Amino acid sequence: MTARSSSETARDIPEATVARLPVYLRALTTLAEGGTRTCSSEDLAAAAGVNSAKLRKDLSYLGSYGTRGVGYDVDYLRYQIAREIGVTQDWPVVIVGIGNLGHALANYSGFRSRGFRVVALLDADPARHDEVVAGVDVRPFDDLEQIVGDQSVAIGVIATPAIAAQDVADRMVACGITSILNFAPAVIAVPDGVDVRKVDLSIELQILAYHEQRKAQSA
Amino acid sequence: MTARSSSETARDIPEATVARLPVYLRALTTLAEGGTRTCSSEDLAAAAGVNSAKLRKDLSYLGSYGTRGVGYDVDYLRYQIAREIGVTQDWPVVIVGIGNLGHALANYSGFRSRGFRVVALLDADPARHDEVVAGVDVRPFDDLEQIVGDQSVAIGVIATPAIAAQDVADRMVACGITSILNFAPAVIAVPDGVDVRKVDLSIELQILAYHEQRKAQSA
DNA sequence: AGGAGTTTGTGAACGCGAGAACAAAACGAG
DNA sequence: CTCGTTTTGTTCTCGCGTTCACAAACTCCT
Ligand SMILES: NC(=O)c1ccc[n+]([C@@H]2O[C@H](COP(=O)([O-])OP(=O)(O)OC[C@H]3O[C@@H](n4cnc5c(N)ncnc54)[C@H](O)[C@@H]3O)[C@@H](O)[C@H]2O)c1
Ligand SMILES: NC(=O)c1ccc[n+]([C@@H]2O[C@H](COP(=O)([O-])OP(=O)(O)OC[C@H]3O[C@@H](n4cnc5c(N)ncnc54)[C@H](O)[C@@H]3O)[C@@H](O)[C@H]2O)c1
Repeated sequence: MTARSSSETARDIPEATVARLPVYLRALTTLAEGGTRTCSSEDLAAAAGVNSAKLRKDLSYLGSYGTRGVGYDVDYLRYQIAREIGVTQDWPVVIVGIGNLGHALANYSGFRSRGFRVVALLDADPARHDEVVAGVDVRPFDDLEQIVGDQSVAIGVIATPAIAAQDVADRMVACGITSILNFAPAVIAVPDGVDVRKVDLSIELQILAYHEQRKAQSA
Repeated sequence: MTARSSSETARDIPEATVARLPVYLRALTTLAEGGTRTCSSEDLAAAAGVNSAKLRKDLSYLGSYGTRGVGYDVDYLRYQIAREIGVTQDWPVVIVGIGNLGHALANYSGFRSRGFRVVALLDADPARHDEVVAGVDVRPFDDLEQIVGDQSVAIGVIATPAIAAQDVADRMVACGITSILNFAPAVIAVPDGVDVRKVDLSIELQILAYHEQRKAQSA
């Protein structure tokens, strides 16, 4: 707690836990907004929709931030998780492909409120270039290198058609982006050291359809 | 292959496999569009971005649809996966909350092309009710029960603010929807037998931020 | 027909994550 | 100060998913 020594937060947290920390963070924010100062693992687990044993184990990877017999201080734990995830700092983000989805993303307020700042909206179509979305103007895709270099952007969002996704990813990687969130329904290849996460809602719907079909079948 | 007996496709497929089947389906479609008639597990695995052993094991849960020494017939396998997932049939879908994101979803062509048909767009705000999006007109949220009942809708999409998500989900469940895709950043509770999948992009970004922070730390 | 080469389908080993269960620690009452 | 209560942090076990490795099966060529 005293010094930010190199090994203090360097424990490797299981990937499954990392994926849940943002959920806990949001649950804690909701609790804090409701005026709750302290909560037990049972309370927080219920708010986050998980098992309380799992929650405690997850939190134990960060350190011992609770008090036995009492619970967790909401604000303190919230800060600790935020610091561990890295959302106490500001992350510049570029969005490429300002079509239907790109517009929605650019207008999404949930970005900024969680430490992500949209520094540029890029599109290959010149017809888009006069537009201003959520206070940021749409610029040519070829400005990518300059913007990423000037502002040290590490995170890029792809919202182009699938056919363009690999090209966009290549350009992003080439100019230094090391984390990509891909909305295009395409598998993109990147070198080691670059993280890609994909959001594919037709896959989500198909998973639901599978289970739905099975429900109908067994009924 | 002859009769669709009750137990033929009733084997329970592991959840992790179910989540990958749509990826294989898309990879197969891409291969088919490129003129490929036959492919090996190695080819398909590369196109889907997975390990070939994993691919073969996944496919083995569906049955033996390949030929040793040859590979898989692209069209045949594509049909088998589509049938297993349930996308050979038509799934009516309602979308609730036609704001930024709801508009993008309504305009998304990837729905229909995969067997999902948007039968209604619902919003609580009367100011939205005159609008027509992608050929479907926005109707009052209170029409939910009637539409779901008339058209046997099993799948609902929530794109409202987080605060309204639980209420919308409750109403959906009450009128017979058993699968929900939730875009609102909120944990929603549903009874047993109802499937919920959530898509939360601020969580995705936070996961990327965590890894990004660690890269910066160790460098 | 037979053998060489290919590729599938699966058995087995391994590692990770989930959950139950409990000991250690804090707090309050008396 | 001591005891009982509450709740955390951790250990242990179990099951699932991933991956390796190989036998079975198919094709093609001679
Ligand atoms: N709309 C949705 O709700 C939705 C949902 C899920 C997935 N998606 C996927 O997200 C992507 C975008 O969807 P959309 O509906 O916004 O499509 P869209 O066609 O409306 O927008 C795509 C935008 O990308 C731009 N673009 C094309 N090639 C580019 C390139 N090489 N570099 C930069 N910009 C380029 C186009 O000019 C266009 O503005 C698609 O891959 C789609 O499959 C969309
Ligand atoms: N815009 C994005 O890119 C984005 C990204 C990720 C998540 N989200 C989430 O998706 C949800 C929608 O985002 P948005 O940007 O479209 O918001 P929005 O405010 O533009 O749209 C919300 C819509 O829901 C309607 N609504 C509100 N309460 C309702 C109710 N009880 N019943 C029916 N309709 C109701 C509103 O009238 C409005 O039209 C939010 O929860 C947001 O956090 C949005």
